[in-house]
Amino acid sequence: MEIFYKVSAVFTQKQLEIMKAAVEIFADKGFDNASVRDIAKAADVNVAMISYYFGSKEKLLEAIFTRHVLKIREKLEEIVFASNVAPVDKIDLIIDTYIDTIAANRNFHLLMVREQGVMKNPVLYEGVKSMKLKNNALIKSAVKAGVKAGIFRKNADVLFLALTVFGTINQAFNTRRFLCEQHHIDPQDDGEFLKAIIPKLKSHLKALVKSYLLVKES
Amino acid sequence: MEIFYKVSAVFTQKQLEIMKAAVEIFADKGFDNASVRDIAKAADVNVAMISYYFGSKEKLLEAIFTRHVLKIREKLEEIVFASNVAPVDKIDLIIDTYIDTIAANRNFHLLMVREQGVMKNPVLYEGVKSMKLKNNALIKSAVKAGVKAGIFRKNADVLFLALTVFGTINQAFNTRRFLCEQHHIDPQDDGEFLKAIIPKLKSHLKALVKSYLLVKES
DNA sequence: GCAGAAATTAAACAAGTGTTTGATTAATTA
DNA sequence: TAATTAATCAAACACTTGTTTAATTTCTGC
Repeated sequence: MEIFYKVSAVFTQKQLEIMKAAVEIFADKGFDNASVRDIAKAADVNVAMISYYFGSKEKLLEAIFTRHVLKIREKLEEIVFASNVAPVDKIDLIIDTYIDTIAANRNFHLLMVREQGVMKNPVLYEGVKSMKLKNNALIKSAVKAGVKAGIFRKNADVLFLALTVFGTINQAFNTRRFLCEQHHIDPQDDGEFLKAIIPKLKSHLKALVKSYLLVKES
Repeated sequence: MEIFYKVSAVFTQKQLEIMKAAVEIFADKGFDNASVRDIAKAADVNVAMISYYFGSKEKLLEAIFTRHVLKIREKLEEIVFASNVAPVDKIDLIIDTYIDTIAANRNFHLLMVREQGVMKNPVLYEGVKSMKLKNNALIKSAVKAGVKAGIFRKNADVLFLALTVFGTINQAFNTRRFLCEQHHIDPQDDGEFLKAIIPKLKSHLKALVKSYLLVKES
C-alpha cells in the first residue's frame, strides 16, 4: 500500500524565488543556523515576506520538502514506465536516474540528508519516508525481474542493497570537499565536481551492485 | 605522509561528564539547535561551567571531536597490527571493527555525519579528514594484499569502495527510525536496534564487498 | 584552622532569533 | 476613476542565545 505525501502544491513565482534562495542557504549553513534575514537578503525581499508567504520558517522548510519530494517522485515514475528493458540495464537506468536527479537537486538533497537524522517534524519525515518507500519498491521490482530471468541471486537483501545505493550517493555528496581534495579538484567549482565525480560514482555503483546481484557461474 | 590531528588530550572527570551529556544532546537535536542550557541541565551543572571548562560551546564541540577521533583511531590501529590473516578475513575484520566502533560511538558518529556536510571549523574538518585518510589507507592495504595473492580484482577503485562502506554504515545509523519501522522494531529501543540491525548490516556489507573484490573464476 | 586557589552559582549582558504590527505603496477589480 | 485587495516595508516585539560578571562556596596545602 502506497502512501502519498501531498496531492498538490501550487506556489507563486515569488514563493518559488524565496524557496530557491532558502534551499541554497539551508544547504550551506544548515536549517537552524540559517536566519530568515539571511534568506530574505539572498532572495532580495523583506524579512516579513517569509512569514507573509509561508507562515513561518518551519513551514518554509515544509514547502521546500513538499516541492522537491513531488519533483523527485515524478522523476522516478519515468523508471517505472521503462518496462521492456533487460534487468541488468534496468539496474543501470535506476542508478543513472538516481544520481542525475540527486545531482540536479543537490542542495535540497544535502539539506535532506543533514536533517533526516534529527527530524521530528512529521510533515518532513513522512515526505522523506514516502520517497524511500518508492525507492525501495523500485529496486525490489528490478531485482525480482532479474531473479525471475535467472540471472540475479535469489537471496539478495533488497532493503540493505538500497541502503548501500543511497548511502554511497549521499556519502559522495556529503563529503564533497574531501572527495575533491583527493581528486585534486577545486571544491568550489561545481561544474568540475560534477564532471569528475559523477561518472566515477555511476560506474562504481553499477559495477558494485551488479557484481553482487549477478549469479556466479562456476 | 600521515597527518596527526592532536597528540594528546587530557580531560578532567567533570569535563568528561559534560562532554558525555553534550554529545547525546548534540546527536539528538543537532549542534546549532542544542543550547548550552540544555547541556548544562543534562550534565547537572551550571551553565557557566561550559565556558569555564571549555571556553565556548564551539570549543566544547572541538573537545568532543578531539576525544572521539583519538579513541576511534586507536581502535583502528588494532587492525593494522593484525598482520597474518588472509586477505578475505581482513576485509571481514575491517568491516566488523568499523561497525562495532561506530555502534559503540553512535551518538558521536551521528553528530559527525550530520555536521560534516556544513563543517567550516578547521579543527573539526582536519580531525574528520585524518580519520578518513586512515580508513582509506587501511582498506587500500587490505585490497592490495588480496590483489598480490591473486584473489582480488586489480582494477578496484578503493576510494569509492571506502565511500560505499562508510556510506552504507552511515545511512544505516542515520535512517535508523525508517530502518526500525521496516523491521518492526521499536526505534526507541537501543538494544533491540543493535541486536536486529548490526548483524544484518555486517553480513550484507561483507557479502557485497567480497563479491565485488573477488575475481570471478569462469 | 587559615590563606589561597579552584569551583560553583544566580544574575546580568549584548546580540541575534522568528514573528507581528501598522503604515505605505502597488495592483486589481468593478 | 474609485474602492478593494494584495504586497511591501521599517520598526518593534518578545524571546532565546552564548558568554561574562562578581559574589560565594568548596577544596587544598601548610
